[in-house]
Amino acid sequence: MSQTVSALLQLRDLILSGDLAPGQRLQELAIVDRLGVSRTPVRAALVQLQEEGLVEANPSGGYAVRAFSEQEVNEAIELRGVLEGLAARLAAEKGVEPERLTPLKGCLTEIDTVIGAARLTLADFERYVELNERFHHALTALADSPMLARQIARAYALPFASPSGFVMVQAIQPQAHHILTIAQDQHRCVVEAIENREGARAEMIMREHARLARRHLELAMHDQDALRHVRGAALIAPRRA
Amino acid sequence: MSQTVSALLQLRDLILSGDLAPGQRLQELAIVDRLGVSRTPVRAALVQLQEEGLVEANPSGGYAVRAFSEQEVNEAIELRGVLEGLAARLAAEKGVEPERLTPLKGCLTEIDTVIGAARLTLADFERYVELNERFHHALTALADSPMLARQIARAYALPFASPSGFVMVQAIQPQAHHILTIAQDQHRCVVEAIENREGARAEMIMREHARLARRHLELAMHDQDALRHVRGAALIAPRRA
DNA sequence: CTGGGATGGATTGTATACAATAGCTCTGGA
DNA sequence: TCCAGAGCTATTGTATACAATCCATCCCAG
Repeated sequence: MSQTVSALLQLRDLILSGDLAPGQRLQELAIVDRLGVSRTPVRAALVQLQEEGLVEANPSGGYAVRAFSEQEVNEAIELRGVLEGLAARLAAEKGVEPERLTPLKGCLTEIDTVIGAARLTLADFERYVELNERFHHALTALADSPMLARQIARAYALPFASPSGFVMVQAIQPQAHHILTIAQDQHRCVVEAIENREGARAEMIMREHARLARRHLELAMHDQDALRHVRGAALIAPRRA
Repeated sequence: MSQTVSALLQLRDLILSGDLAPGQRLQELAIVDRLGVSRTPVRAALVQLQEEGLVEANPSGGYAVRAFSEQEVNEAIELRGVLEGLAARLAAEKGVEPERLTPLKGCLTEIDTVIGAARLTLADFERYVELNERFHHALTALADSPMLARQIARAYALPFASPSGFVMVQAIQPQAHHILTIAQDQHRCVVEAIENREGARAEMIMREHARLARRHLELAMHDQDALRHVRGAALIAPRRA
């Protein structure tokens, strides 16, 4: 693995974990000391993080950790929903061979098994997150559009905008089962819509699916404990009281 | 202006003008000779161009100019329409103060004047492009979402996906007046929709508006002469006969 | 004659030295 | 006491030297 990639991964992790606070200036030499690579790959990583949106360039040079308002998080989620909606619609409109839907249906079955349990363990939630991400990636791939896939991947770069961003919040909240059941039904419906070439329906379902995450955000903003389970939550500015 | 920015602008220009052919490997030292800046800013510029999508990284190191299939261009335009549609919908749903619509209406009036002429000169088309871009930027700004604005700016980075990408094609085609009239009507309708807080309508108009560009692409792909007026057309792979 | 491996050149990846600049502090004057 | 300016320091921007790696060519063996 190259030093640049190493620096990128480590820096991203430091930012998302909250070790580097929002607004904090990122001094190159300090990062060099911390990561043990030279300035060149650190700078390269910073440029990429800026593109990802986790870091912003100071007009007079240097970078700072980006802070996100609650509204921006909402917009990021809405944007993700719109892009996934586009992918679902494109897939439905052009039609996909039945065998390409098999892996998606496999995800559905496995998720059924996970959320079928009477009481969900933390491991169950982690398994759900894994399956959920597999489902969303497979869905994106159905559109056969590398350009769109890339744009969606960019949206996922903000972890609180990604499909599983707020799932772990539910692990400590009573409505958990409820919400996962609803999400899973949307998964099932969107596959059906694509199968039947119902483009507009597929698009709307994915948009609504993303709005589940907005509801989670709303719940989590009232619950500091829940927010701790959300990767990157440290970047979200707390509500003004 | 920094060396990095200078390198970025020059390289982007070389790629879009076709001086660097699609698929061509970009050797850093060759670029250094050509641009007169050292490798460091050249490398920084290449990373940014990769994010813009004009250049792709070779798995074993180095970069090459990206080539686009006609289908990818279509997808890029569709994507732009979806994003602008989202911006228009958000603006309509939250409502915008009447005075913020004034600059947009100003654009409408000016465009009316330009396309009102019996016969359009090349200067008229250039003026149209300028006003059209002003209109689209102002519309994007109405959504009050820097996150979305940035995503739309990224879509515009591929010039053939930007709102004025194919306008100049019309300068040498007979349907010109026709198409500009239609586009301008869509401009007018979307402002009206936002004014009336008709979110769904505003969104659909912007999507359809983008599809005008897809039609232009279709026309231009048959006409090498027309393609020469499209910035970045050199990156579009010609149709297989 | 063909295939595989080794060697050399070309090219990218990394580190670091140097230059430029921005921001801060300290001093002097009003 | 407060403001302005100059100088210094800390930090980023740039160039370049060095290391690693990849690719191509050539030679030798089967």
